[in-house]
Amino acid sequence: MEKEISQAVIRRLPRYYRYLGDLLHAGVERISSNELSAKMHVTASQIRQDLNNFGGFGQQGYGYNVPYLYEEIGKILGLNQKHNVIVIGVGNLGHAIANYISFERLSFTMIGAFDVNPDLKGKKLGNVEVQMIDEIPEFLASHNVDLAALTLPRESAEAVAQKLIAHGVKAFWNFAHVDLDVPEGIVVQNVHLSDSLMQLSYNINQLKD
Amino acid sequence: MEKEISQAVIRRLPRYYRYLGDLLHAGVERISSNELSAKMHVTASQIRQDLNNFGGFGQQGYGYNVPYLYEEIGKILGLNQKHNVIVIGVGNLGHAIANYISFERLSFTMIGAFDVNPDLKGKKLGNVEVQMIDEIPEFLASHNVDLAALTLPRESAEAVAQKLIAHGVKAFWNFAHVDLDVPEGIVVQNVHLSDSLMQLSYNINQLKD
DNA sequence: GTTACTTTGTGAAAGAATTGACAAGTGTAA
DNA sequence: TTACACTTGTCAATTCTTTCACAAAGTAAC
Repeated sequence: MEKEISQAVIRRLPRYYRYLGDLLHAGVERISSNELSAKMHVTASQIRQDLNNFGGFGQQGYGYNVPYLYEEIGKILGLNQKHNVIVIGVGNLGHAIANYISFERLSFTMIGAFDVNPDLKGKKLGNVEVQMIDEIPEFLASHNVDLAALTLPRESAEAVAQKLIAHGVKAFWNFAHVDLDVPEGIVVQNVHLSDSLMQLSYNINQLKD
Repeated sequence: MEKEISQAVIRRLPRYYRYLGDLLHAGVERISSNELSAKMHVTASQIRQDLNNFGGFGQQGYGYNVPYLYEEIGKILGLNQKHNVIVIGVGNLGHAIANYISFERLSFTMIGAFDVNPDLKGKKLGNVEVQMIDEIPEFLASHNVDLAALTLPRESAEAVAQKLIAHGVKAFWNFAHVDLDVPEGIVVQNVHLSDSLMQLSYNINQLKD
């Protein structure tokens, strides 16, 4: 690879993608970094700088072609590639995430769901049947799983993650309130709702000063 | 206020709080920035620098007293103050969030839930009854609401948020895939799951290089 | 009490991210 | 065809964040 691109940049790409999707939907053909800047409340300079990490998508005197740029950012984000997901933990949040993955026209497909609760066994989550956690190894032996969404209590998250890693899962979308301890080469994207809520709490309190 | 503290620092506080909570639970009395550093995989220097934004909580030659520091960070985050929350949008995610708010021993209490779907009217979410969105103004007139969790489709999020702002709501936990356009003095904490998933998608793709 | 060790708080240095500025193209209209 | 306005890509300047390094102050053991 040429040059490591910072996560700060990657974090902003989905947002560009979202705005470009809206423009595309609205039938807008072209946009300048300046116009986009005004809409998104970021500097035009940052937009150009960010995009340039991946090559020159624009044209001087014209700006950016919306459908083209949308497509290209999609490719950068890997949205043109299919990924199989399993959901571990079929509580409220598991339902929400399963539903979310299926609903959004994204490149992810839920192919399995697991829980420890025997009462849930065989129940449907989307169009897959819930299986027991101890059936995971067997499942992984016969299915290609690119991502595991962990929507389970923090107590069990680490152990389950280690088991999944041992069976070849390389990426995690972690909703458990714990930081997974993973070796090099494993990707973890945390969504710590409690952290988010605490940050919000702090900011609410600042309002009063 | 003395000095503006950067959000980069605030984002890390909940994580410190989490680790200190674990230590507290484990009966650990004292910890040095070095030990904590090893556990959390951040530099000891950053820990000390971060904490020092809020005052000196430690003691040379000793380190930090765990129960005391835990307590203090809690105060900084405003976790000692009660906040009333309403949830707008009673889908899967709304359920998860409502459940989450009630379950975690945090300083937030759900006092209302709203949806557009008449079928949900009167149904229970936690221990409140679901009301219709157009009953919000009335509700806000008689209740003190500190925070609205927006777990509704992106199409309706902006309009609902504006209505809530007009009726005095000052803080939002926004799960809708849209950036709310709010005036000065309104706090928005976004949880953009689609953005998170796209960032993850990018990082999964990098694994192959 | 003294000595050796530990550890914080903090100013300064280094590193990263963002913003500014402009040369070099491109579109547009006469 | 020309002149003018616009806009990118990019280097440089600035700002923000993280890390380093160490004096000052404490602990702990004898």
